[in-house]
Parts: sequence; C-alpha cells; structure tokens
Amino acid sequence: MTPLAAALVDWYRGNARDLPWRAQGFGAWGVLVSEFMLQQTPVNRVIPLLEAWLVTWPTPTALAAASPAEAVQRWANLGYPRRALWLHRAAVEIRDRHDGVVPRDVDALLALTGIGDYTARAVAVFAYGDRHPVVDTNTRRVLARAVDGRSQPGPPARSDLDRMAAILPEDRAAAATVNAAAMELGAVVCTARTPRCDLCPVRELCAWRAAGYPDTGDTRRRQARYEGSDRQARGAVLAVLRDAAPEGVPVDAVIADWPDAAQRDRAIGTLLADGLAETTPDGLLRLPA
DNA sequence: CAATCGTGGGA
DNA sequence: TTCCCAAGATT
Repeated sequence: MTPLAAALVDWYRGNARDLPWRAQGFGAWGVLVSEFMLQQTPVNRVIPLLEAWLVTWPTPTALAAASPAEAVQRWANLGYPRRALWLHRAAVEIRDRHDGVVPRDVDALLALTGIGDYTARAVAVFAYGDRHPVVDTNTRRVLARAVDGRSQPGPPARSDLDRMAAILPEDRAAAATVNAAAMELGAVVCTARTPRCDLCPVRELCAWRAAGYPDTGDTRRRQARYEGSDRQARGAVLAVLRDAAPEGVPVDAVIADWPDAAQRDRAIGTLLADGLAETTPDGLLRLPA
C-alpha cells in the first residue's frame, strides 16, 4: 500500500463518523438513496429525510409503485428536486430491468437515470464492496493538496479516476476503506476553507504543506447569485406545489405576487419542461402524478 | 464544455 | 451583509 493510502486507512479506523449508510446491512438501496440525496446536499440535512424515505419506500419496487409527485413531495427541502424525479425513474428502471435489485455492475449503474461517475462507483464500492476508484469533490481536494501541492483542486476530469485507482490497494475491502477515508478526510479535516492541518494524519507527506501552503490560484467558478434568480423562482413555485393539495393550484394563483411576472412564467415553464410539474385540463398546476 | 439546477448554515 | 460551499448529473 502506498504511504498515503496506509495513513488514510489508519486514521479512518479511529475517526470515521458513525453515519447511517455505513452501518452493516444498510443495504444497496439505502446506499443508493443516500448517494442521490448527498449530491450537493450536506450530510446533516440528509440524515433525517433519508431515514424517513426508507421507512416509506424500503425497496426500489416500493418507490417505483409510488407517483413521481409523492417522491418530489417527500424530497421536501433537500434542494435540486430533479434528483427526486431521477431517483424515482431509477427505481422504475431497477424494477423493470433488474428485477428490483440494485445492480452491482458499474456500467449498469451508470445507465440508470441520475447516476454518474461518482454515484455509480460509490454504490458498487460501498454497497457491494467491489474495487473501483470513487472520486468526489473531497477526494479531489485531498489529492490536489497532498499529492499536487495545490490549494484547491482543478476542474473535475476523467483522469481523476485513474489517479485514485493508482493509490488503491489490491485487496477489495482495503480499497473500499481508502476510498471512504479520502472522502472523510476531505469532509472533516482537509476542508475547502480553513483546513485543520494541525490534526491531519497525512501532513508529514502532504505536498501542499511541504510547499508552505501556497495559494496556487485554483479558482472554481463562482455560483450565480441565488437571490432574484430563476432558481429561486422555481423553488418558490415548487414549495407551493409541495404544500398544496394533490389536485393542484390554479396556475394564475401560484406565487401570483412574485415581483417579476416574466420570471414567474419562465419558472413554471421550465418546471413543466423538466417534468417537475404538470397542468390539468381545468387549469391547475400540480406535481407530476 | 460551460451553464444550470435549491436550500440553508457558517465564516 | 454578502459570499462561500455542500458525497454531482445533465444538457
């Protein structure tokens, strides 16, 4: 094992957080749902909703039997509600193409709606114990600092997978631990802002530290302002639909007092196009039944 | 490939 | 207050 991998594993054994999806027997479906919810949403906000979700829909087939509306409604305020729609579609695909069993093969996972390079490998590794590189933003930051001596990672690249694969031990279980440990270190120690290098288990072999913590100028694209954005308008529309009766709300009554009428119409239009809302013959707007 | 897509908490 | 950022995926 490389020194970096060995140090990560040693640290992880004594410092891993006790997260629900790490429990023995949590199941591939639970892992898959957790990974969908964790896409861009913080751990602490995911946990309670994940547990409620799995009580209602303990299997892919159970979720597939529900309506998309129920899925989007139960997604509540996790954000990026398209993920709820995609998770529901993935459940239907699992029922129809995989006999209701979450696939283990990475290519089969990649073929499911809403699953990309990260989530496919996360499920194969953390749910099934197979040996693949799992690379998320935490891992990319750890590699950028410890190996490249940079202050922040560059843009995501397919080569990230090869770089991670290069430090994985041969043993499957050990490889899975290295994957989890790199993510965990990035999440709790090697954080984007104010990293806690004083208690970092790999500081002695960290290239960024050796270089004196230079600011290497890796600047990520700034997120667009949320206040006044189309996303805010979409969020407001969807919040109304989530809280409304299933039959829906008169289209003209939805956020009727929105400051920008054109933006309001645009928000409803794109939500319809995305399949996150639909209209009824009698002019109601509702979640997709 | 760069833009888009929610929501909330902390610096 | 404002800005940053959080286990990404899709088009």
